[in-house]
Amino acid sequence: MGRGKIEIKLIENQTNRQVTYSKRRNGIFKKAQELTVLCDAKVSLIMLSNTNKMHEYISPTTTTKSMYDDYQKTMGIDLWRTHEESMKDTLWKLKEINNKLRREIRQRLGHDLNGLSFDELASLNDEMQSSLDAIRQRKYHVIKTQTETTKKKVKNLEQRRGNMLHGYFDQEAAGEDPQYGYEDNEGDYESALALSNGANNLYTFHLHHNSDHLHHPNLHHGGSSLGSSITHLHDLRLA
Amino acid sequence: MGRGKIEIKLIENQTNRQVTYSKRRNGIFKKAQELTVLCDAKVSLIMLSNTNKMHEYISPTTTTKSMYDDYQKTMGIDLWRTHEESMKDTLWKLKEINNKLRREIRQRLGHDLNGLSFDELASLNDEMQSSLDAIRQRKYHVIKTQTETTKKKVKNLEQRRGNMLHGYFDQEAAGEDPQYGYEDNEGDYESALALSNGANNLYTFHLHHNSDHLHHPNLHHGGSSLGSSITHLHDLRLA
DNA sequence: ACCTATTCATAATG
DNA sequence: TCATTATGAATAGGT
Repeated sequence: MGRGKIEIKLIENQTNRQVTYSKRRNGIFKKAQELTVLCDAKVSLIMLSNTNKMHEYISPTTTTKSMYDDYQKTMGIDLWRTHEESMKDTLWKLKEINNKLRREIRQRLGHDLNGLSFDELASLNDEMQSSLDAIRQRKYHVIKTQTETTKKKVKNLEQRRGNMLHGYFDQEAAGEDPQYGYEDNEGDYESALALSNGANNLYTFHLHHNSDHLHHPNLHHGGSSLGSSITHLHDLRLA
Repeated sequence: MGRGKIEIKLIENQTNRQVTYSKRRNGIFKKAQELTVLCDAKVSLIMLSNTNKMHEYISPTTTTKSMYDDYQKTMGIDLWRTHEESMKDTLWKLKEINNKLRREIRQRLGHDLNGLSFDELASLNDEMQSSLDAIRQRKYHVIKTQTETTKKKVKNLEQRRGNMLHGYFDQEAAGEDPQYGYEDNEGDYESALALSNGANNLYTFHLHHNSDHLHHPNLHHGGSSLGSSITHLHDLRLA
């Protein structure tokens, strides 16, 4: 089709080759388009010229990605389909783990206890009791350390003030402010503790519906789950 | 090019459409092949018929995967790269959430308390105390219910036995087994509780190194995390 | 599946 | 790169 028959072999002349490429490329595209319309087919056509220019045709009823996904599905089990699948699996497992962790926390908050047997409840009880002891101990340690640090600071400041007074007003300093002197305040942290107990809501937990925006394409799972959050770990769930 | 001109619109007749698809498909394949030879081009051509049959042409000098990889590289940063990337992001977020949930649990177990301020410790303490109350209450409820159920069953059996004795040995039954009669055992669950406290390890938590087999390709994160598991939720981490 | 009249793509040329 | 046109390839419809 043309002024003469041509042999199907590489066109040596660079220019002719380029021209032929252009013409025939458009011809193929046109035919691809006609095919999609006439036969309700889907075509994905990618062409790369010898000058590394790329052109593509894709049927309007689909996308290149979709075509390629179909291709992979059809043409063998995998390629890197497997990779994506295993990623989905991992994702799904992580979601399940998350739910279980949340359930565990909820139980530690005293909710959702209905599913637990007496023995389980008793163990949980014991364990929480000893955990509570550890936390209480730590709390006392912190306030004690803090109190002692404050006391030291005060003592230090007092000493410096005393030195100043001593240096500048040798006589007058003698009878001043005995309450800033050394004094055993060992019990202080108890009252500090009482004050701060219930003073803040850092550990307030909120209950939410799990809106579950993250769907697994194959395995759907119903049910809602509740999440808990510490203020400094705001909203652990995915939005 | 045929016995008559045809309009480019869907061929309604199913058979004709199928025939035309076949003919034109081969025509396009032939032209694709000619193009690769004449112009030293690379072509990837995937076609999906109306009836979901797939056919492809690929230039002998390349592969379909390679063509689509090139396509992606050329046609912008992404395509379904975005899909994979967003999946990775999601995966990464889920991992972080997991770690935070585990940290929360560890703190509720009395570990890893060093990062918490006194106020946080105090709140945690309070909260756990009230959770513990709830659990204890539930525990008592369970054992109480259980005890009462048992008692009712015993009573029921006794009654039936009594009826039997009454029916068959009218006289002899009179002085038998007074300890199975009505009797207030309200305190029983206290001792049952004492017995079962510490009797099992259902709520024993184990500490593990997070072997972290799940890697994020781009964002690596160091550090190990500890996991806790309830026996009926064995090994929440990914292996 | 084959045939063939006809249409269409395109090689060569300007 | 664009337009023209002679040529032959592709194919619609019929068998």
